[in-house]
Amino acid sequence: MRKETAALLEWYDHHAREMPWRSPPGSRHTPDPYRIWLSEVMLQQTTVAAVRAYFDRFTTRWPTVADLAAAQDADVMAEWAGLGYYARARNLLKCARVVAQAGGFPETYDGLLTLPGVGPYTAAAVAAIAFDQPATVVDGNVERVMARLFNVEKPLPLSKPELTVLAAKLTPQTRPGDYAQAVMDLGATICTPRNPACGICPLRPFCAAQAEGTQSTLPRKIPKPEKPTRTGTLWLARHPDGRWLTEERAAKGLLGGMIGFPGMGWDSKTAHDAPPVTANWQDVGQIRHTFTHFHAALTVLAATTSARPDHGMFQPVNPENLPTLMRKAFDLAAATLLPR
DNA sequence: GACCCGTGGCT
DNA sequence: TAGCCAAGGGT
Repeated sequence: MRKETAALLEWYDHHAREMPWRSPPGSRHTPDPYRIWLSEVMLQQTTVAAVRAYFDRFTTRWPTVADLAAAQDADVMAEWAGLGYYARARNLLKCARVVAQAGGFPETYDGLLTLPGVGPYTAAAVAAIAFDQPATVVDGNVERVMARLFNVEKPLPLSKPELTVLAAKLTPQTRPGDYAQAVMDLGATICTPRNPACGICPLRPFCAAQAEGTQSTLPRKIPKPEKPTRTGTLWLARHPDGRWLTEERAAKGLLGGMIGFPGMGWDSKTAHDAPPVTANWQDVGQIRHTFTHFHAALTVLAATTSARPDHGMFQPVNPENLPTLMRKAFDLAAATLLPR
């Protein structure tokens, strides 16, 4: 085992953060692969703080992968609402059904990689953490730690292959799961993107960037293109009986599979060219929301009507089950149509 | 490889 | 406040 790896594991033994899905360092108990997989999917591009409540709700409602596999699609999408990247929820269900049918999770990196929604990172994480295999985990934290430890000045994503090789060299044959979590904890708490806490870092004696004084400039990244702003309209029609005019969005693409309100202009794939129902539409204000690759600035039109809609269905709406953009529009319309 | 896909916290 | 960032994956 390399000295960097040993130092990292020694640090982790005393500084591991507690998480609902995590076994304590060196634990003899084998972690539940279902809980590890579920947490890793939720943690894709998502912070630990945001995941905790969702993880608790999912595991309470669906304690095993078989329970999840038997769930209704709409229930899982509703439970995922607000967490973002909704393709994860669709793939989560697909994966649960494959695994339940097979009688359990594959225990190898290659086997895990075949599952829906499981890519190189998640396959390695589950293999290492749940099955104690020496798979190399490479996420944003690991990229940052390796770039600094070895003073890699080539920018991401060009440097990703090189960083992956370096990370593999540090992966031990024993305790690979603890090692994977240790690097990620280090990246999350000490080797942070800005203002890294080099003074208390267990890898400081080995860190090339620290020696060169370049740690705050690494990892370098190729600049991202600017986000355009898309403008458009959302129509929120409330039936006198309290239901709202909603439509289930297309399974793929933006907010795929989620409940939404009819709109125009901003979302080319599901755009309409006229209001979904005849009504006395009232401009109740604007909402702004930023997605991965564009800003949305939308005018919200609201009305109460019992006319028959051209598309969509009047349905009961629980705002907690809406994606955030739609919830913003709902809150605005409800404040006007249902003043308290 | 390029592009698509959410959200909330932090600075 | 506007941008950056997070335990990425699919197409």
